[in-house]
Amino acid sequence: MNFGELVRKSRLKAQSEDRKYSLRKTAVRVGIQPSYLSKIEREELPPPGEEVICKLSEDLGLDTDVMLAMAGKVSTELLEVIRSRPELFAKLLRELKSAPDHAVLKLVREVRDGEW
Amino acid sequence: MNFGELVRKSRLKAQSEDRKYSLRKTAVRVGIQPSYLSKIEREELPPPGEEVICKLSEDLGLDTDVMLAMAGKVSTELLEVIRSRPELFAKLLRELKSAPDHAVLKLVREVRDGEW
DNA sequence: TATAGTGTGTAGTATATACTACACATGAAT
DNA sequence: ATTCATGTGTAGTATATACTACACACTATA
Repeated sequence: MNFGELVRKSRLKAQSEDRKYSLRKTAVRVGIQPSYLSKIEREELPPPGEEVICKLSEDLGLDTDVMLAMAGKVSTELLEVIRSRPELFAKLLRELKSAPDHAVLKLVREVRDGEW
Repeated sequence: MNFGELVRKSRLKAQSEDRKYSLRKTAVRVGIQPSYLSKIEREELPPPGEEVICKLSEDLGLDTDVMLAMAGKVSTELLEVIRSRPELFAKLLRELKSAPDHAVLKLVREVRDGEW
């Protein structure tokens, strides 16, 4: 499943229950031209920029980080986190690159329970 | 200290001990025009692309991740890590955003000692 | 049967990114 | 005194990114 397909699929599903999810109305809410959204959904054009992806995924109730990833991007907010302490986070991410999901999740929980 | 200044400072220091670190020779090794490196060092132009930053930081013995960060970038290798599991790493990074260095380092060590 | 709404086709534009090619002036080396 | 190497100035180019504006044909609605 690519970016455009996922947007179309999600939007059509939403549209089947609420007319406000027509391509045109969705495009207007998101702040882009309908023709542009049309082309995005049919992969005639590459995914849009970060801001549009954010609005779109929020509008359709999709995970923004996942949508950005499907578009080949990473949120500038997360980039900022890395750039603020590049050595530290570069090291961590490289270590975690091949760690299984549950191991990473364990860390997330550990940090959440604030042990410092 | 900005990107250009750091490059110049490091290069001049190296040059004082080895003539091969002249602006021209360094530029040739890195594969760019001397005039371009000159402009980068004097911040007349913004930092170069990732590939040039990598070659440059290796040539000058600087940390690539730090150099990329100073250039407002993050290595595509690390981006790939995040994009491969966006929900997971987004969560982790947001949790760690305001964690102190030693707490993050503790995690790095923990992971390095492979506990999964 | 108007008209309102739907998705799509065509033909662009604006801005940023990442550089190149070559000439020039100054100082160091031979 | 000449050549050689140094850093810099000028004037561009190529490519990618992120869209807009408007017209068209078809479908559903009133």
